[in-house]
Amino acid sequence: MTQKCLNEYSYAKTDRSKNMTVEALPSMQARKEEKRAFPPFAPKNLPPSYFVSATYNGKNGKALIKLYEPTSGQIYFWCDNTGHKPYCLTNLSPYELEKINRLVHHPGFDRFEIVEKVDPLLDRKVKVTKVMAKDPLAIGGRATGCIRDVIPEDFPKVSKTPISPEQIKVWESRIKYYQSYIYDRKLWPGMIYEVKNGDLVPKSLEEAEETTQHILNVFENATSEEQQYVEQWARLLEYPAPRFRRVALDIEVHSRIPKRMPDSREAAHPIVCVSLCGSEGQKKVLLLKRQSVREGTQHLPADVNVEYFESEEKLLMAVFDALWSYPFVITFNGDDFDLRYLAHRAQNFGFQRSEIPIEIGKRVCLLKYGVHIDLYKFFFNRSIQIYAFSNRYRDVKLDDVSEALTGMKKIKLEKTIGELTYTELAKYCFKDAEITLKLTSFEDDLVMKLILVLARISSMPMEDVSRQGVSRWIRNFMHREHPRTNMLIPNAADILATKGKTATKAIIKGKKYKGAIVVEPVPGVHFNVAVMDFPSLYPSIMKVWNLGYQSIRCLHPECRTNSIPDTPHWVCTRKRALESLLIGSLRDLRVRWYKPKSKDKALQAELRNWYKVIQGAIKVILNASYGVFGAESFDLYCPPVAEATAAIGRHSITQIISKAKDLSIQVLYGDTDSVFLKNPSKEQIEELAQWTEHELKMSLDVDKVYRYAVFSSRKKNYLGVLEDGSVDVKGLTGKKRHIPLFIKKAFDKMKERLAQVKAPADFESAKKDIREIVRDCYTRLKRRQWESLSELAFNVVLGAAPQSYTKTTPQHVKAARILQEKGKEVKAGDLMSFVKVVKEPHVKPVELATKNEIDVDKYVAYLRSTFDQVLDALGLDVDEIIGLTTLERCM
DNA sequence: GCGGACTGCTTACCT
DNA sequence: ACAGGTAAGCAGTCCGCG
Repeated sequence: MTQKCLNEYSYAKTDRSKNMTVEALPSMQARKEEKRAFPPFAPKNLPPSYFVSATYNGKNGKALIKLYEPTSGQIYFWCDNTGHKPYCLTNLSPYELEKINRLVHHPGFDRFEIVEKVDPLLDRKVKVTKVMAKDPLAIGGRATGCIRDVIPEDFPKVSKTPISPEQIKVWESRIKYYQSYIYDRKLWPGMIYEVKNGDLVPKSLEEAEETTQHILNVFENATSEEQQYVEQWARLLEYPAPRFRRVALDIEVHSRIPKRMPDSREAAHPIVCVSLCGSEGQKKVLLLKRQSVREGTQHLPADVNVEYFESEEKLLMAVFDALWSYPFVITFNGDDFDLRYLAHRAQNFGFQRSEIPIEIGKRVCLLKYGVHIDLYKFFFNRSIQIYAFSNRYRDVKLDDVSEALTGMKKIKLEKTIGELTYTELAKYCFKDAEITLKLTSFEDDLVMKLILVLARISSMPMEDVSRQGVSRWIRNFMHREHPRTNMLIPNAADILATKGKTATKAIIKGKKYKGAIVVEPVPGVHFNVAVMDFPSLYPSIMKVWNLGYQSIRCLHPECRTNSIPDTPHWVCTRKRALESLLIGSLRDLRVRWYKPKSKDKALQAELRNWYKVIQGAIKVILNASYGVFGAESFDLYCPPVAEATAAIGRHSITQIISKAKDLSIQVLYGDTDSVFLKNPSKEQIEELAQWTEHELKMSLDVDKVYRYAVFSSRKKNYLGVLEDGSVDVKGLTGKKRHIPLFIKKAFDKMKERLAQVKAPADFESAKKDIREIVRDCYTRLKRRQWESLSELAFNVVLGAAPQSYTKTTPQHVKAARILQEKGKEVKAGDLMSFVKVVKEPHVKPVELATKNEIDVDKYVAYLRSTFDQVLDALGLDVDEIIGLTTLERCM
């Protein structure tokens, strides 16, 4: 694509009758030639474009789809032309509904229609009334008097026969309008469409279709029902991704009260700098001219274009030009800060609504033209953090995330924004925009592709999928399948009422049901340990056992004998559950196609990378697919499904362990879906795998082989050295991120030493070295020889605001309160760094402490317990190691 | 008044 | 706003102790 300058596109907007005009802007000349109409409706025929977003267009009362045309890098709007209307469904007849005055006289009411649907909880056809409305807010959304509330409220009053509100059902009244539009029209967000003669039609790509058919061949043994789902997923995942033309934006505000984040709803302080960093190399810094600010001596990269503005209004206009023209705008916390501030600031200046390219929501800020991705929301997502980026970043701050993922660091400021020279400010601000863009471009646009793939899987607009959690993604692809198969989307309360609660007792107080099994480890050092596990155990169980809210405790008497071990539940034998099919096919696709392809060296790097993105996205979904059924907030919440899944998991691993014993393989340890086998032969492994395949209908693979593993008697605590010398540390205190660096360093030294051990005989000299490491750490503590106090700091996250700890006052809260007294702002989520001191209350924030007040003995005790977890198994005694030193010192 | 046994709270981890 | 299970350290409580 050709280089595009920031202001290439504009829109025909109404000029404001202010003292300044749009023409006054220097970049206006370029824009005059090519003005785009706003709204940018798609022409009668539009070349292939990506469905990136959907919304409701209040102006014409229609669903609006945003299409991204990658060749021109522009967004086109397409409005529904099929007459689709917002609606809800109810079990009352039109005759009965006619009696409800507040319904039929509702200004938004349109008409009734009788439709036949399948009620998934009754498993039979039912006749329901579709109540259609002129706009989505009439169905629900307004505080009072909306259709979905009026029906159960008023009908009992007008009914001749007594009826309670509980007997009156309303379905699908809480589905967002554009989502039900997507489901009903069978549209696929993230996929490619054309506009032909004004109609939106899917674009078929030969290559992707061929691969889809090829994948289907891999699944030739699956049932035809399963194949349908495999095909649907494969097509969604095989279609290519476009290049995303985008700009990252960052603003700086000058407030007289430094330290404090300016309030983006008041927008009381001037915006002094805005940086824009585009994907095609555009680099721009917009600075506000202010009195007594010096130019400065810093220099920016030569390709950065710096522009000065006489007034903030002109600066805002220039920024808005970019927001009217870029199809994708990337921010870090733009929902709460940058875009919100820009919009409110413009309002304060008297800009008209139509001049502001930002739609201000309660929690989000969207764009009228393009798609706004707020990376803070995306990286904050726990599933993304843990499963897509394997916990590589800890704090969800621009600096932390970018350093961990891209190696780029923010510029450290020694002064406040107000004290910076123009060039210092520009350099600082531009760096943030550059980093923000980099977060979407590293590893071949990984993040953009991930969002696209998740949009396809979940049938959601890119804005929504990047902001919402995994349970919404899962809910939406499950919801999607209901209208597709003419089923009603059930209400959460009805699922709970018909399927009931759980029956097992959890080990942990306050939990709803019993979870997984953890096998008591065999303490000691073991050589040649094979770890076998079930790949995606819970999704496999859901597939093999046909689990879903519909199939669990179904109504058919003959299914009652098909019981689930260790529970009073049974599962349907007559009909496959949606969830079983959806999750099962997705799991199989990942295991049998995407995982191997993502490692296949025969593929081109680019394609292999695409497969990596896909298998990563599927992994995130699969990891949560069982848990959601046990989460009250999930719309298809069904505790017996979650309970049954866990119960079958326990049953499966228990059977494996007993089979291993039959084959005289010693099981050293196991957790949920894995067994650690001591020195098994190839034949033994093979037999166990075959038995599992045959008896449990699930695969059991060798996940890894440890040269040796070290177990203490604690569960979820071990250390294993792989054949290549890399070390797995699980659960040991030495790897926990809150412990002082001083102790962690010694632990890492020990880890390195253990990696060198190849055979049992090597342990003698390793043990000697480890004694030395521990002893050295101990004497340095005793002699107060540390590099800096921060090495001794414990780093603990404040889970809540300091005031809300009422039951106990943990040490990190004590430290937080000390800081608060000093006038420092401390919020939930902040990381507290504190050291242990002799005097009450025994803790001090690290920045306030001095060397001599450190309580060395507390640190020695910590050192002791940290090392004990490993040394215990090696036959070393920490007390003895430390004791020796004391003796030596006496001599 | 003080220390040990106990429970509960909190965080960080494992699957 | 995916789940339950485990470890560790500390805070707070109860009880015995001439």
